[in-house]
Amino acid sequence: MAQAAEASRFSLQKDRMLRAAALCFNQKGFSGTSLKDVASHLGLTDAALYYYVKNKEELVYLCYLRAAELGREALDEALEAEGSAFDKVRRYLRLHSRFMVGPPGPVAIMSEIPSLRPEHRAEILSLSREHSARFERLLRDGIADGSIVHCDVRMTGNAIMGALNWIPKWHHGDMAVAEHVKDSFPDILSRGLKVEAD
Amino acid sequence: MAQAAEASRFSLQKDRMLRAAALCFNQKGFSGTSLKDVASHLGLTDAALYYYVKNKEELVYLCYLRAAELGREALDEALEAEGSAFDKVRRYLRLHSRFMVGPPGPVAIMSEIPSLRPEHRAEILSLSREHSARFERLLRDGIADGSIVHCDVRMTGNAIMGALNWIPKWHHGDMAVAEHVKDSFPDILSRGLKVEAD
DNA sequence: CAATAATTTTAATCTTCATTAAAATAATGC
DNA sequence: GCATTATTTTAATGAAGATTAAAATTATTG
Repeated sequence: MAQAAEASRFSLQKDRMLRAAALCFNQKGFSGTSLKDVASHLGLTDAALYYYVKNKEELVYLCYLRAAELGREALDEALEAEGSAFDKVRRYLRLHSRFMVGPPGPVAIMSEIPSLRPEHRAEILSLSREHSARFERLLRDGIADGSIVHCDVRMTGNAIMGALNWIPKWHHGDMAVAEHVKDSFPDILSRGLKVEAD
Repeated sequence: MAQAAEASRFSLQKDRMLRAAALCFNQKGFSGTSLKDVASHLGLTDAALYYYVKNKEELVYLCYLRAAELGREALDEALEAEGSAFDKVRRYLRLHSRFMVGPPGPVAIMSEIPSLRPEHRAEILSLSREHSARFERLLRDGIADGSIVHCDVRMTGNAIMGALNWIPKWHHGDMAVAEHVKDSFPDILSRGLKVEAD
């Protein structure tokens, strides 16, 4: 957490680097992108990246850390909102969708966990599990307060996260599509949770 | 289509190879898996794979072709079933979930489209688009016959495909979890589509 | 069993890429 | 302007891994 919070204090250049890296990783995967790819997005040489980062692995690690931070913030913000648990879920979906389609955006989440070094992998998985647990707790609250349909919170959480994580695949840089995704996903994903007012 | 249909006629060994390849690609991505990785699953040398396939790219291509074939079959079978469009969607979700968690399974869908050579990429994307179109048509039918909630069929299709495609990430070889996923996803994903009988 | 075809291996080759060290350039504070 | 610090480049190095060709092995069949 402490580390994630610090991510925002990176230098401007380092920030640009992480965005470029996330972009590449999303498009071509970890092993598929060379440091040259990332560097050329910044008008730099591959070797220059080593000024900011110890090695390639650390680059993905920082991307994940950033993604975890954004996810956590979205959930934090959603939980603070007024209303039923269902309303909070909806708010979270809106916030999450928004940063998933975000412009050259901060960082989108990719599926490169296996590429991480064991310690980093453990840390990221732990952050991810914590996030899931918080979300599942929210779902349970909703079932309790009657605003969310009775369901298997673990699996429902997985389904929703899956749909969200896949978002970067739908809009291939097309911002019009991205906007549309951002606007419609929250509805679609939450409709199945809503307890119909009879 | 003709090619996809032929996939079933591969030699036993070639079949095993494709399964092993799909497994590896799912775990470590295209560039992340070496031919050695795939070969060692079969007790072979990396060079031996070249007997079955022209190069590494063709390996992913064939995996995708297989996946497309399975997806199509699931949809075919679902469409033949009795009942409302909603029932057909549910049936499709069940079939699709099943093969997504399938044992060392035929092939699970990965996100390595960018790794394909242009011609192959075009072919696979076209198959994928065709599949989406058929699914969206089914959703529209459901809206028309009143069994499915009014919704943006494009985005709803994307959300559902995203959730399905992410399935291999949830169960890490753990078959108990896999079974559970298979059993609960259809419910979860279809609940949001159902028109409540009042 | 001999002959032919099917598989797999060994042993190169060649390219791509991460990584490093040393040198060059730009920025900044004094 | 000078000294120091920050940033980037050039030029190696080394390893990993795809690919190939030729040789060895195994299976099939007449």
